[in-house]
Amino acid sequence: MRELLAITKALSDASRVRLFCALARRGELCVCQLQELLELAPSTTSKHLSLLAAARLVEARKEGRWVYYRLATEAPAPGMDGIVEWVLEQAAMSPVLDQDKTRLDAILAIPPEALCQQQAEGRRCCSSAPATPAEVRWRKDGPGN
Amino acid sequence: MRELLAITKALSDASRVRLFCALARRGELCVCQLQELLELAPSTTSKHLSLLAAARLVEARKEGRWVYYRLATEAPAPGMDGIVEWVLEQAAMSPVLDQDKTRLDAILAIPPEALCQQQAEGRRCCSSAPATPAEVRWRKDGPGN
DNA sequence: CTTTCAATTCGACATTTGGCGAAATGACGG
DNA sequence: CCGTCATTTCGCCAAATGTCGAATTGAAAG
Repeated sequence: MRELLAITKALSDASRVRLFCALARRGELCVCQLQELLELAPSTTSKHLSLLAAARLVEARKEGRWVYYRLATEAPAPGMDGIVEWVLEQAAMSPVLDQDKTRLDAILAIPPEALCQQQAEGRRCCSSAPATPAEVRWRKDGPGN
Repeated sequence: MRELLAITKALSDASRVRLFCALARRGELCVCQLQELLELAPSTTSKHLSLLAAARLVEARKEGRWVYYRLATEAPAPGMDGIVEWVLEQAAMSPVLDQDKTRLDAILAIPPEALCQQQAEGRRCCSSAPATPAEVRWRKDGPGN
């Protein structure tokens, strides 16, 4: 019961569902990228991710100063394999989550270092400007590889 | 998204999961029986059931003064057929929900009319007394048929 | 028509939860 | 070692939620 409630509670908030879907679609993302997606304070984003991790829905991987989150490699509880599919299936019909898809493209087009810097300064880098999905050329050392 | 959150919120509370499992296992139950199961105030029980109904997880059927709840006849949202199975699978490993199984036997052994009357008087009829599962002989006119 | 009674709705209250900013953590670069 | 910087933890506040008892609803019985 504890595990079941941890999972349902984790998925009973819009922000956390958005995080979960983003990770389900893009595989692995940095906290700063997820924070930019939600347009929430870093501390809030972090708390949401902790809740998802506590429910064993996602896992964290630390690399230098950055932390990457991805979907848990094994089901959060026995018999719950299908959970990713049905959340994504519902997500497919949601305007909010659909927007997130293109929004994430915009965020991923920015070199994460620049993203963090912009966040440190004025906040909010790509509020709703779709921007060119562009080629991803930040495959050097910053978050993203 | 709205539907998804309605469903996950509905299943993110222990009392509501217990209600859901009871209905999944016994098919159709009267509010007074469910109230006795949870050992909560009638108003609280009713509110929980409304939330489950709003998420389209359960349906109500009115018969005279009594209201019966059962699992929704169709999936609460497209692509969510498996939800009953995985909640029950988790439930199978929960001490609380396992207790509820035998507790429900005790409650069903009481003629619902007597149950309501006892609730109106002193409260709480079969707190934790398992009682003999007994034959169900109240198949006359009260709730239960 | 009035009473009775299961269920629901309403109003109040305590707890939980989502949100933020500030401070702490911990890794890297000088 | 010391500063920088991404992330987390810690207080704090506002909003949402679970719970109850009291009042309301609506169907059956007198």
